[in-house]
Amino acid sequence: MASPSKKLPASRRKVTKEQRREQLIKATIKSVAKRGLGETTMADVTREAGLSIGIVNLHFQSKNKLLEETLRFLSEEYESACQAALAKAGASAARKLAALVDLDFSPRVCDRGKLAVWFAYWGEVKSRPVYLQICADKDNRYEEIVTAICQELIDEGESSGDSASDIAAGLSALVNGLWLDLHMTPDKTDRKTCRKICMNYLAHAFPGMFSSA
Amino acid sequence: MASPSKKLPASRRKVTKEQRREQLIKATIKSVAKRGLGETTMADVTREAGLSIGIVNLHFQSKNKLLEETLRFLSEEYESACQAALAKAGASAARKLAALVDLDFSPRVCDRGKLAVWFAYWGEVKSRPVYLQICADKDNRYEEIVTAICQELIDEGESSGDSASDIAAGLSALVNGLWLDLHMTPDKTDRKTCRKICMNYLAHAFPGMFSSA
Amino acid sequence: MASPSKKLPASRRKVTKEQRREQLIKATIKSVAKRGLGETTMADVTREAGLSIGIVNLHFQSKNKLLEETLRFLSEEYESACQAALAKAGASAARKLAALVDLDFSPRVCDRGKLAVWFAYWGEVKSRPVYLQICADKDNRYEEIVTAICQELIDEGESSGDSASDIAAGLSALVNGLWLDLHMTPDKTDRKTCRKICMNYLAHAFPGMFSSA
Amino acid sequence: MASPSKKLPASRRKVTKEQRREQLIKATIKSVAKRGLGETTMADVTREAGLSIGIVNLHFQSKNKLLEETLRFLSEEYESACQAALAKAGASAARKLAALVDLDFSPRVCDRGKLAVWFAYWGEVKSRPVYLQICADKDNRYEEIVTAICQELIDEGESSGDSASDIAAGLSALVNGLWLDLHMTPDKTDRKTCRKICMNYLAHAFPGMFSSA
DNA sequence: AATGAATGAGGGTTCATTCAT
DNA sequence: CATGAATGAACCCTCATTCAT
Repeated sequence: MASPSKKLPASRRKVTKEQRREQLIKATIKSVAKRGLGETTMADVTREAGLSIGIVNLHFQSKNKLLEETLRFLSEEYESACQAALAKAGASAARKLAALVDLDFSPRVCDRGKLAVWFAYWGEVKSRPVYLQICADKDNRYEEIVTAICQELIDEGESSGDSASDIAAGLSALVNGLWLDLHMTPDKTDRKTCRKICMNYLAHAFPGMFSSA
Repeated sequence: MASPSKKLPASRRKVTKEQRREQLIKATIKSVAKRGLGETTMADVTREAGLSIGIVNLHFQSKNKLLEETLRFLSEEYESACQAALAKAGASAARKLAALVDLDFSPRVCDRGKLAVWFAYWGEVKSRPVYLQICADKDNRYEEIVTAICQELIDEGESSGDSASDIAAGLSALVNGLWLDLHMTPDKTDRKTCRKICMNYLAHAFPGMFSSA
Repeated sequence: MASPSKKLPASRRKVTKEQRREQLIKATIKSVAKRGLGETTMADVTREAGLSIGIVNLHFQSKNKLLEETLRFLSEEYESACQAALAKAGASAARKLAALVDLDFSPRVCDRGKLAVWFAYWGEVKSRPVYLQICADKDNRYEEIVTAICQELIDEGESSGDSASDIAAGLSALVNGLWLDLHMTPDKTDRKTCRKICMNYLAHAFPGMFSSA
Repeated sequence: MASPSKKLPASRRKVTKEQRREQLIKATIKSVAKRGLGETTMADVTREAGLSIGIVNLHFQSKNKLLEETLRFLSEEYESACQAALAKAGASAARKLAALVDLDFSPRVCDRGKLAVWFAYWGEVKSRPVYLQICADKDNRYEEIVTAICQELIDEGESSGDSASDIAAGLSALVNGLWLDLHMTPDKTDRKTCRKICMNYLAHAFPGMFSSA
């Protein structure tokens, strides 16, 4: 039988269930960024959140579920940011692509911690089908959107001749590859250069539509 | 009377120390590909190698060392392949770049297992400085080579105007990003398309020097 | 304007303290029957009772106390049933014994669930002196009663020669042993046969006083 | 990653695998006798055995498996003892039954610890089908043997009229019920009396064949 | 050089208990 | 009275490491 607890905690019932979940997910992100997926323990996460160890099982059923929900959270957060960026960009296809590139290298989206977390999950997609599913779904939606915008541009005028889907796949790959550089050699790589490389790519793919800035 | 042969030597000393190390490293690669870095146990590795669990400590000092040596092995293997590809490509800068792209999407280099291993390690570089060092060193050497070749091409004739280092960084990122696609959605992505996207990229970066095939 | 009733009282204070206790005890019995003593959690019990988890501490001080009270309840319930059966049996000693045997194999007393609970507690008497006390007290009272009735029968007429206390101990053991059969192999054992075996035993112990029906 | 161990143990590789298993099973019996099934922890068992905690997983896969194997061990031990007793008893059916009764109340078979363990398992058969299986199998074999012997006696001469199977079931129940008495009130009950009660039972079931000693 | 039984720190998880609401 | 979110000790289990053979 489990023994009783003695100390009274600081934060009893001050927040909603949903807020607790998010608190734990954010603590997970921090911890994974710091220690990696495999080295992150429940104790790390709950300490980071300033809560007790038992809380994870209360809000998520297990460590795996927490990790899964964290990835889902990250994925949804990214997609929301995309939607917001697209909405703000207006109707111009060129502007929309530029907005996405800007977003991808904005501090909010690609700080060192977040990138580390993404790569941590990507490193496990082969052995964890759930991660794969979540990541692949997100990627598919992203590429659909980008492909559609590229098609708009192609329809608008002369293009380089590459197909919309190839251009989109290339752009997406370029972003992810540059993220890897930022992840691995943050001192050698800067976000501005990354953005420039992407814009160059777009400028070549859609000659005359982007100024190589 | 009993025969004097107490124990038959079995498989004692049939291989050199170096061969054993490689045997274990290859087993590690297989296991990491299958299970991921965090889920791979020493028992997995030694079972995969058909050896006993005690052997790892004999040839490597610890699991961490084995994992580190495995990454080093992978890195060196890749660089050797690059050198070989470059040697075979001859003196033409354009041919050398094409050879590298070909290599990157050749079955030998980018089968599902190997990619999974690379991403597994990349997922841990933030929390394991040793991995970061090995990966960053390899990347730096690679980008230096590619940048030099790009510079050759720029010197040879008219270019798109982008700097050699940007083009090289872009190509490297493109390859890695496409690897991510192959890693995550191997059914949606094929190596041929990846190669084409890279060649398109090069064709735009060095107009007139590459045929968009 | 908002109505003054802020919160409707729901099921507040619809039952007495005593009724709540019994509600919880009955839920405990059900849960122990289903899951065993060790696997029964407070959550199981309160869910079974349709109440919140905090309620146990309110009415019992702890899980152990609840378990103890449950055993006491069971014990008292059994003894009440005995008294009732004896009262209904009238003055005849033979009839009284038969009534006890009937009771012991009546559906009310020996359904699968109840038996499982008894055996669950018996399995822990060695490590829980409180359980032992409660069970032993009940057994002692039972054997005193049965011994007295057996003595009546011996005094009434010719007996087999065995002492009243031995016959009583034997009957009690026989009943408990047959309960074990019903507990373990309910498909192979039926209550009717159990009753017959007991009546045979009595018929032999008091020849001529019981018909072997 | 697990950390290394520092202390060197006393007993490295001094016994066979089978001996270790038995050592652990015996430690389990002791611990269950002392603490009960639910309160017995792996730490208890291994401490009792003078070994480390990890050893259980090495020889059994889990606590449940260990507990299961322990029950199996107990069951087989009992059946072996029965066979031995029967063999020593010779051809006489009456002697064989007496030998079984003697065995059941011999110190080797019914010491307090062993009884506690049996009851601990019986208390869980409802919630652990494996336990039920093992116990039921043992009981079935036992009753078959006893029924056969009873039939021999009936065939040999005049009986009380009860069927062999009823007599066997009664004897078995009597023994188990008396074990319960010994389990619960070892101070009030002695093995000699138990044996006498059983022999009385047999004497009545087979009049003239047993002397009520 | 090679084996694998043994170790034990450390992990995830469970659950009786507490207490603000 | 009643609730159920929160706590944390204690459990079972894993697995890198050790070392007698």
